Amino acid sequence: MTQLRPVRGTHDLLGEELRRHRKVAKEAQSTAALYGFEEIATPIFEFVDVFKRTLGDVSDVVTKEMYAFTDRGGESLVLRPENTAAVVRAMLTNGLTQTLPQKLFYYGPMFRYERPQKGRQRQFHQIGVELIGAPEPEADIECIALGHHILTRLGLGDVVSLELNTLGNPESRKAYRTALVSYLSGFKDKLSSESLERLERNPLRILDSKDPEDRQIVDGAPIVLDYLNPESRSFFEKVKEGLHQLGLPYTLNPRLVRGLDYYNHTAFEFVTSALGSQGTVMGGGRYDGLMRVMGGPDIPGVGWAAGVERLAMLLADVAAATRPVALIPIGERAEGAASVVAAELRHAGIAVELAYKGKPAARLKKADKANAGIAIFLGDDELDKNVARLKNLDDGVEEEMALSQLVEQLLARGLGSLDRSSP
RNA sequence: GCGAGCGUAGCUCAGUUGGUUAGAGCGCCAGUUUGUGGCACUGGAGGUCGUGGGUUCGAUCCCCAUCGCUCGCCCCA
Repeated sequence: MTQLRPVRGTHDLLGEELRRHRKVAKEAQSTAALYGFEEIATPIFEFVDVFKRTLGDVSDVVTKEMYAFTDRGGESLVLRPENTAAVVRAMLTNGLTQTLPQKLFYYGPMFRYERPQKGRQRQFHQIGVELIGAPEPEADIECIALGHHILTRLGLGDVVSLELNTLGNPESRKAYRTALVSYLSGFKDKLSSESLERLERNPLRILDSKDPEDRQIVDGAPIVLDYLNPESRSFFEKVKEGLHQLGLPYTLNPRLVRGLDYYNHTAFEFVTSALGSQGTVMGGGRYDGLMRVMGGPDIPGVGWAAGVERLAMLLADVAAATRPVALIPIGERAEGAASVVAAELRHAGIAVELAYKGKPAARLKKADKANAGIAIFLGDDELDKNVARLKNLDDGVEEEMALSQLVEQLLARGLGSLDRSSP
């Protein structure tokens, strides 16, 4: 019994939940394609350095959340905690830096060793995009627009809102950091213990502390916007203007920061209040410094990642894919004939539910449970005449149909067809 | 790593102020005579009452421990 449970923080995906999950991944992939993003699939584990070098020593993702292990060859490996670094690694590995910009979409599992709670698991899934090799603010705008487009197609346009901030270029970010630390240092006796620690490691993080007292202090803190140099300011203005032109509403949130070190300029999140304390559903920004940190050329990038489970939780139920056709043989002679007919229908692309045993009544019950739209009776009477008896399971109306007409007629009516999902 | 709540059938939950064979609804299986479902009726399967220990004549119920789940903090998608 204790052996037969999933590992903490992992879940089996099935039924309704899996359908929602799949819908998120599918809509995201096809929408991304409209923007010219092509899918890339990288391994789910990498050498530990791929993440250690990029995420920085201050990030919790590295210091305590990585699923790291040594394989039999003595290599230090890690189940990927996020995918941006892996995608960038793949670009360098495959020489994609020669053809820029690269627009890449991904979907897959990520792993972080943390305490599970609502909207947080140890194995979870992300969709994400990386637009690499474009320093222009237009790239940021396109990424955000794509994210918004996906959320809208998922029916979450009203559930989720966009928050926007900038960290400025490295020079501005540094200047702001200095100012912030100097301000916060005046409150050392009042800050929460967590924030005191962050003051050393990652002071920007204090800005989004949930501690009430921290928030009061933060309310009086200097804000990034006042420390932007002309270049950073102009970049941010262009991003905002672009969003405005596209009619994408956003809220400026000067306390919005990114956890990871290599971010600069644009930072954004799509958030919701419907998920408890894990409100961020999609987060991203610009990471111009990343490629170089990884030992590659100085190539800028921008992108985002979104939690599939979080999005799936927000989705309304997704209908089961197809209503099959139920084939019901009556009598021994019909059993054989039915499996031949079933094969014929299936090869024509029609989903067929074929019970293995039971009286007609029992098989009809099974047909109901399989959500069949129509039942096809095949008995001696019918076989003698080369016909089948069709029964519409919604209104009970029956009709006789020549066996030779079956495929054509079912297709014409869209019955059992996989490409037509019923409501 | 820290804090809080919760663990009784596949699911949602009753229950005993400690006392014979632990219940309901839903779901599942079968039947209600000959080749027709959804409804109804009847019957059935399914529980070491999370696990281990303690108190007691007796524990699912009280106590302790442990494991697990959930939610929150940290952090993040």
